[in-house]
Amino acid sequence: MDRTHLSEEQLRSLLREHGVTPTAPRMIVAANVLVRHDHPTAEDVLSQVRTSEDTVSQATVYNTLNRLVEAGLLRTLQRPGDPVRYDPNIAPHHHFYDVETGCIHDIDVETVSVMLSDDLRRTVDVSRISVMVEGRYSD
Amino acid sequence: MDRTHLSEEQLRSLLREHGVTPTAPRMIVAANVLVRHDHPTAEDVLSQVRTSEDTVSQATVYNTLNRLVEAGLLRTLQRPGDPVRYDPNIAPHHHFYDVETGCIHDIDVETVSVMLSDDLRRTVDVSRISVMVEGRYSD
DNA sequence: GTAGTTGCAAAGTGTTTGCAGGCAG
DNA sequence: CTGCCTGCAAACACTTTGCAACTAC
Repeated sequence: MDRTHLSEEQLRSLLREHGVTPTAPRMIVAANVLVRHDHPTAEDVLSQVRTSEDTVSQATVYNTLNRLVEAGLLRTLQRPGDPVRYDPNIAPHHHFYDVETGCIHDIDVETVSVMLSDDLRRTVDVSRISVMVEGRYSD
Repeated sequence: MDRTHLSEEQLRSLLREHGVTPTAPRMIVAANVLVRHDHPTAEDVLSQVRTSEDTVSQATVYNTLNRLVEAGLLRTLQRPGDPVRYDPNIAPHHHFYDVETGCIHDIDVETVSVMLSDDLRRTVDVSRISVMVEGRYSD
């Protein structure tokens, strides 16, 4: 689900396929957020967007991000006390929180195996499992 | 780590042991939050506290909750867009988010087994792993 | 026209803080 | 006294919203 090399065409189709009319401001926001490999806040996206020649208002950045979440093109993530972060990786994966830098990195889904007890699996219909690993790089 | 039946004495000692001077307002907040099995917001605690005869100000509720977190007597938890929730269960455990009610329930640590790849275990010092299971009760 | 979109500014929500007064040792 | 604690109200950070103007069909 790497979107690093999306052309404008492809981005436009992607939005349309997900029911989001690709207006100019939305294209700018989408181009800035969907292509990332980190987990930017709305503020991060906003300041990134301001570097483009045709800028986008704060309201539209927030509205577009919410729209992309509803459309299933982004996920949200929030650590207590922090602002919401947007995760352009919508494939199943987990997260590593680096306590030294405060950064969150993706962890491949095969890197972590999760097993639920038979009892839990009997009583609930699981729709998602997300794992947050916290720690520091040991070097 | 069930604190449902803590006496006032015991609560007082618990705070002192954790470096929190047990003042009257703090005792009220602590008695309301440490005894729970759910994951109240500051607002939840505040309204609960208001039912006691000697009430506590909003500022003191927030300050005390933060103090209890620093002291290691509470943990925090936040779902994107929601206010921070306080978790009085400081033993290792996981969480189940019931998408139908919006409630978060504790999952016993033995109910979920998590294994990290050798590669990950070599590169990071893991200090905590938290699992969020999302779904609905299947009945 | 009609329906959807934008930007501005104002409002809203959740949380923290400055400060004057109070209390315990 | 001294240092910590409290409550009030103001400030703050983040996010949403009301609305008038605009755009595409």
